[in-house]
Amino acid sequence: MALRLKITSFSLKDTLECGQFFRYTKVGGTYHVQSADRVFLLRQERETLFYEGVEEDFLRSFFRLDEDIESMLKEVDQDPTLRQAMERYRGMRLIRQDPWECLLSFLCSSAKAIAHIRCIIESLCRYSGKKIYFRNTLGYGFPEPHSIKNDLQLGEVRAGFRTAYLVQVSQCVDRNQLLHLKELPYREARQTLMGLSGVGKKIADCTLLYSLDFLEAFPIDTWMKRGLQQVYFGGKRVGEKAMEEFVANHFGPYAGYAQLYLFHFWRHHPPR
DNA sequence: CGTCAGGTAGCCA
DNA sequence: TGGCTACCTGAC
Repeated sequence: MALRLKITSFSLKDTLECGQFFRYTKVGGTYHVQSADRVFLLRQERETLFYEGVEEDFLRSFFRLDEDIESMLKEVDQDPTLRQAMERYRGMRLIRQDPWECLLSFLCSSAKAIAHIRCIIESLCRYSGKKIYFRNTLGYGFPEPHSIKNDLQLGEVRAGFRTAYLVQVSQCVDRNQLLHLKELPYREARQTLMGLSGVGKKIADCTLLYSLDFLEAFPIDTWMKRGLQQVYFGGKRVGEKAMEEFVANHFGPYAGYAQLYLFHFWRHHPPR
């Protein structure tokens, strides 16, 4: 890989592997990454990112390199648990994913372990995505809405009850509509996504945070629920509403970054 | 074999 | 709002 980029405060490993993104495989020290219809290679050595098959501008946007992450993290680092997580995974960044791929990926995620989510997404791409040749390997693009036609066709994907969600969402969403959500206030964008079949708060927030630049979105899944309850509520059961209010007040406009770090942290160091 | 996994929809108090 | 359950599938 001849092309390189100097990056300070960046961890490729944590950024790709923290669960916000699914389409990568690690071969030796190199990550084979697929996003929308791109296939490219990445490798990091200290503060240098080596890359191939993709332009620098794309990487700047994808990894949000022009964003001053240090100063955003300062906003939330009064919190001791969060500070610990940020030290442990320094350089982990939010990825700005393709909105369509992001929405459908998380639509596949309900009640599944990460390994199997990746499995489903991979077969979805293999089955309905276009072939992309890169060097001497074959990759797949993420299928466009019109390529995802019906349950029957998706049988191979083995997505279970999620199949109906994939089909219905594919029939009533187009890419421009998704991008348009960026113009709306957070609450409205979230409500709009939640109008889609199979999309509740969690998946809506994942889509808003990981692909549509809503940094105040804070996806709450079972890990987060457990962690928040344990650390901030003394282990007592908390209502959904109380938890959401706490999160908004406590973590503020960059709550999404806090979520990224806390989720990764609690996955590896489960509370309780 | 039973249970459970990064959720959601539908139904009920 | 809060609490419950079924839902496909694959892995322990």
